Formats: sequence, C-alpha cells, structure tokens
Amino acid sequence: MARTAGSHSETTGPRVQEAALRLFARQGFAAVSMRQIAAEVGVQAGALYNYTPDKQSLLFDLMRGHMDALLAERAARGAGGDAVSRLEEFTRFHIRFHLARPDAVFVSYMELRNLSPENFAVIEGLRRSYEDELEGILRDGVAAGQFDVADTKIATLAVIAMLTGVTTWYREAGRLSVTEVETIYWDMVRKAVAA
Amino acid sequence: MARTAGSHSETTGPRVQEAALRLFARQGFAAVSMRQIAAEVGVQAGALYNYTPDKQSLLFDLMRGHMDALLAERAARGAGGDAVSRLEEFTRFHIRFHLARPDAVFVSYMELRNLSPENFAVIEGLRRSYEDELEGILRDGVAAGQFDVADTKIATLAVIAMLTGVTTWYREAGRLSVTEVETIYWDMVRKAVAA
DNA sequence: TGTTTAACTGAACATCCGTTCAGAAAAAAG
DNA sequence: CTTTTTTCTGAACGGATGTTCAGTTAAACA
Repeated sequence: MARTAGSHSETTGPRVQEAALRLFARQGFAAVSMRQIAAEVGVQAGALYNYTPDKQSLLFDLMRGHMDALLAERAARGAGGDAVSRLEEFTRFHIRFHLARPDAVFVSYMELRNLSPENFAVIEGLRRSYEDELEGILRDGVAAGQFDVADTKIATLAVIAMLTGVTTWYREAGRLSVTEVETIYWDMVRKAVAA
Repeated sequence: MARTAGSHSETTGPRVQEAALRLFARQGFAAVSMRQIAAEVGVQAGALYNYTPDKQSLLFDLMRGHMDALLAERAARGAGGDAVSRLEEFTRFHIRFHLARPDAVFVSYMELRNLSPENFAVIEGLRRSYEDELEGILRDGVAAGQFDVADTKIATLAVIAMLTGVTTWYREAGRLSVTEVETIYWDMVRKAVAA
C-alpha cells in the first residue's frame, strides 16, 4: 500500500519542517531519528527524502529560515530616530520576535555545533550582521554622548545574551504580557548603557 | 590481551570524566558514543562500566559536580557588606568561575534536556538555589533604596543570562584579561539595577 | 476514458549504538 | 614465590541509525 488518501506534496513539505523543528527543539538534533520525524508526519521514513536531501539539510534549512526571517523583519522596521529610540525599538523587537518562536530560537542557539563547517559559516554570517546592527546603534549613541559603554562589541553581546535569555523562562500562561516583559527589559538595557 | 602495562583505576576514573566532558561539550551528549569516550581514554568501551553504571550517570555526575563546585566556591566567599558590594562580588565571581571551566558550563546549560526527569530535578534545584542568592542581593538593595528593578526575579535571570553569555565569546588568547572583562560587565550590571 | 506523473510504502543496506560478560593479565597481598 | 583481587579485553547481544530504491497507488492530465 502506498500513498494513502489525502496526501499531498504541498501539505507534507511544511509538515516535515514543523515536525523536525518541534522534535529538534525538544530532544536535540542528534537524538531525533528520521523515523521519528516521519511518524510525527504520518509517513514512512523514506518519504522524507522527497523534501530534504538529508538530515543535515533539514537542520540547516530550519536555521537559515529563522535567521532570514529575523533579518527580514528587522529590515522592514524603519530605523529612524536617535540612538536611544532605535535601541528601544531593537530591544522590543528582539524580545517580541524571539518569544513568538521559542522552538526556532532554541534550535538555532543549541544546534550550531551540529552544522557542517560550511553551513555553520553561513549561519554565523547572518548572526553577525544582526549583531552588527545593534553595535551600530551603540556606537552612534556613544558618539552622540547618549551612551557610555567601555566596549561596544562586548556591550552588544551582553545585551543580546540578556534579551535572548527571556526565552528560557517566559511562558504565555504566565503573569506578564509580552509588552510588559519588553518594558522591564528595556528599562534594564537603557540604564546599562546610559551615559 | 587484557590490562596493558601502566593502567590504574586511580588515573582511569578521572580520565573518563575528562574525556566525557570534553566530548560532550564539543559534540553534544547524544552525538558522543561510549566507544568514542573509551578511545579518548585509550581503553575498550566495556572498561568504562567500571567507572559509571551507564551513559546517563556520566552526564549527571558531570553536571552535579559542576553545580556542587559552583555552590561550594560561592559559599566559601564571605558575603559581607551592603547590597552593592555583594552584587559586585557576585558578578566578578560568576564571570571568573564560568570562564575557568568553559566545557562544564557548556554541558550544564545545553544538556539539561538529556537528563532523566529525576536527575533534571536535582540539577534544577541546585541552579535555583544559586539564583536565589542573587535575587536576595537584589531584594536587599531594593529595600535599602540602592537598586531599582521592576521585578527582582526577572532581573536575576536577566543578569545571569548576560553574565553567562561571556563564555560564548571570551578566548584566553584575546585582548582582554578576565579582570578587565569582570570590570566591563560589572559596570553594566551596576547601572542596569541602579536606583 | 486511459495515460502519465508525483507521492509514498516497505524492505533492505551496512553500520553503529549502549550494555553485558567470560576470560585474560597485571598488580597487590600473603 | 603463590594466591587473590582489580582492571581490562574482545566478542557478542538485540536493536536503532541514515539512506536507497524497486514497486505500488492516487492524483493530474489528455
């Protein structure tokens, strides 16, 4: 028996990606088998190879998709105003974006070492360009006398680490809304780099 | 042929732990095989079971050892002074301790999901008690009017995330000494929670 | 309608996995 | 020296792994 009723390429493809993302986030890339992903989709393992050349590409495509979405949404926001308002925009955007896709964030931060060297270089480059935007804001603020940080590169990484950490504890059912969380973190970021 | 010359329990035991820690940090728990660890030690896979009941215990023992060392060294420091000086001590200690054991930090933060539920609960409890100490400092500072944070629990997690993030970029061969890094982070932490 | 095409099955491939254990050999004890 | 004990080997266990592929079936097309 092959190809049971109601199966279509257009729905199976995305479902493979969704199942892989969810499983990779919960168990880790190396601990998830192709048969497990296939079972989640409701298909035999061999059928997955209609949608991905191999397991490694499945991971890479998820990560690149996440980074592309991050940079695309970021580029869509207007970057006007002075350094302080741009930093607030960046802070709120980062929290909102990351809290909306906890699985993709988890996979993108935890599975870097499971990428092949070439794939790793691609993801690393995308991440770098995101960090560079924040560092540019900090540098502008320092030049304008609005910020005071000893080292803009370190401050960039410190701020991003602090903001991304929100994904480890935030739960939708919790007592705080995303906007409230944004405001609490913005308060700390603003003071941390203030002149 | 068995038991080649120069093999001793006293040296093999620690060597198993060291090899496991290094490999888990570089490849991840699930991606490392017992045969790989054994090869690193220079022994056959079966011999590992003289030193650990199973692979899961190997991971758990590494994590518990790390957390025990963290709490023990923390307890050894005198916790005198006002909230500001205690926070500075905590900040500098956290950075120094974590930069000294990058592999253990990496494993302890990345492999939590590979612990059995019971083992996870143990590690989580230890981590919680470490976080509680920082939250206590923040609460005291708020009560004394020295700090101003909207939510001490969130501020605790934000500060720890920021500080632990240092392990992702710091390299011993880099341009900054550990003490310089401590000072840069302390400057940001101090301002972030300041009244 | 019949024919083509895309999607999927089910079995197979070689290889690796964690773990066990009888037996061998070196070190320690007497 | 001989005996005991500890440490390790080497083979084996059942099962899981990623990936391939000939064959089957449902959908799309003519």
